Formats: sequence, structure tokens, C-alpha cells
Amino acid sequence: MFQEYLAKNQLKLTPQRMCILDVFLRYRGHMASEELYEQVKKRDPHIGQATVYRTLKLLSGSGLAKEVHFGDGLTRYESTYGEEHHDHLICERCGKNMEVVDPRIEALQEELAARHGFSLTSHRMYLYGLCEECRKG
Amino acid sequence: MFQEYLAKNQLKLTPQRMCILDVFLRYRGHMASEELYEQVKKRDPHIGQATVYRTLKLLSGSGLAKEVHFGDGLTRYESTYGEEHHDHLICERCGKNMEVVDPRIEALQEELAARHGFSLTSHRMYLYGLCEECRKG
DNA sequence: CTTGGTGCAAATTATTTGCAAATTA
DNA sequence: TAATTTGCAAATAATTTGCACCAAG
Repeated sequence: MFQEYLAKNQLKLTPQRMCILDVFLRYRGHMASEELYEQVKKRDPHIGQATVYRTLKLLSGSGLAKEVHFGDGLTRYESTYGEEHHDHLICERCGKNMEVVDPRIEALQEELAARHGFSLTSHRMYLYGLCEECRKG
Repeated sequence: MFQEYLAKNQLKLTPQRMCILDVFLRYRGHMASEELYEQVKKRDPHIGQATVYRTLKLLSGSGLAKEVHFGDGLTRYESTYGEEHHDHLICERCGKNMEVVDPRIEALQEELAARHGFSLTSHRMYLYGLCEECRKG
């Protein structure tokens, strides 16, 4: 899948890219470039962070990863491989965050967009609140 | 309203803050610090950008402004004074963006959060797509 | 007159880029 | 072999901070 994308765009499959992709896919959750870089260095200490940044953009372009912005200055990426689309429910106190979907919301989003003449290509929805534990604590 | 907030937090009302607030409220749309700074300079050329950044954070803390992230690296702010909550519908080609709301979506968001034990405090929803003109052109 | 604010310039932070050497197709 | 990629370090871009001076309560 990544290989196809590379081939299609006359890009090359390098060991660095394979390593970064592999670490990225194995890791669960939303990772920022810096975190990914730390992990990657453990396997191949002389991969540079610029390569990680560059590869992350590639993955994003290929559709294997998706940018997510939680509001701190960081650009995070999440894998979309074998993953359904989802939105994010984030606890403002403890930072816990879960992936959620509601098909009824998805349908209404399409409708809402259509009502304004738009055809949707994607969306992001972030729900902020307090989780059960934090509400009690 | 801003004054109350300042007083409550033992902060001071300065001419710079008044000027920045005034420009901010007058301006329509979502403005980044840099843009606001440009406008503010026209009125009082020796206000520094640091003050604009600092004031924008204040406004955000006071509830008069709200951070918005469209996905380019910029932090934008929109006024919430006298404004209803809304979400954003953004054209990926021409950048046009409109404010939208759907009460049914809002209700379902609450429900979805509750189902996971969360109580919502806020949310952001960004719908990306192509507007009518861009779809034709 | 005390506490907080301002402007400036220097410092951070996250990310991008230039370039010579190395590598893939 | 030609074209792309890499790692490094230097360059940007957005935002923050330290500090001496100024001003609001």
C-alpha cells in the first residue's frame, strides 16, 4: 500500500522509510513527530528527525496516516490502516482521550454540508469535557 | 465584561488592552495574532506584538475570544461576544469558510459523550470539502 | 507606592530546508 | 547512471520570555 503509493509517485522505498512506517504502525495512539523519532532512534540510532518529519508527511499524503491537532502546538498523526474513521473525546482534566463515532452524526454532517452547497471530503470533530473519574475526583 | 474579568483576576485595564480588544471586536472573522497586530499598529504604532499575543491569551481566558485551528500552523481567534456557538465548514480549494450549526448534531454530541461517561464542556467540529463554485470550476 | 504591564530583543519550540554524500530503481 | 533520499546543521515561523522601565489601582 505504501509501496504502491511510492511507486506511483516515483518515490523510493528506503530502509529508513520502512523502519519509520513499521514503528508508526505498531504504535497505538496519536504520536507526534518527536515521539516517533525517539522510538525510531532505538532501532536505528542514526536516522535523523528531518527524515521522520519528511516520512510523516509522505504517510499523510499516501493516506496511511492522518494529521490530528489536539490544541497544544503539536502535530500528531494517527494510523488509518485498517482503522475506521473516528472522532475524539478528550478529558480536559486528565488528558485521557478516546476514539468515538456516531453514524447519525456522520449522516447529519453530510446533510448540513450539502445544505450549504458543499460536498464533504473529511471532517474532524473534537469533543472536550470531563470523564467520569475526573468529575468525581 | 472584559473589565470584570480583569478586576476579578487582579489584572489591569491598560490602553493597549482596550485598543487591542476594540480592534478585535470590530473585525469580522477569524484572525491570527499577526493580522491583529497589523491592524492594531495602525492605531497605535508602538504597541508590540508580544502585547498582542499576551492580550489574545487573556481574551481567550476571559471567554471573549476562542481559539480556532484550521490546520495551517496558525492559531486564530474568533470573537464570542454576542455570538452563538458554531462550527466550521471549510472549502479545501478556495479556503472559503462558513459558520454553521445543526442543533441535532449538538444534541447527539452530548448523547455520544454521555454514553462514554463524559460531560461535555465544549467541542470543535470542522467540516472540510468543496464548495459549489469549486466543484464546478 | 506596590503590583502588574509594556516594549524590545533574545530565547524557545516545532518544523523546514540547503547541500554534499549515499542509495535506490 | 540518473534521480531521489539522507543526515546534518543552519534557517524559518510562530510564539514565549527576561528584563528594565512605565503606569494603573
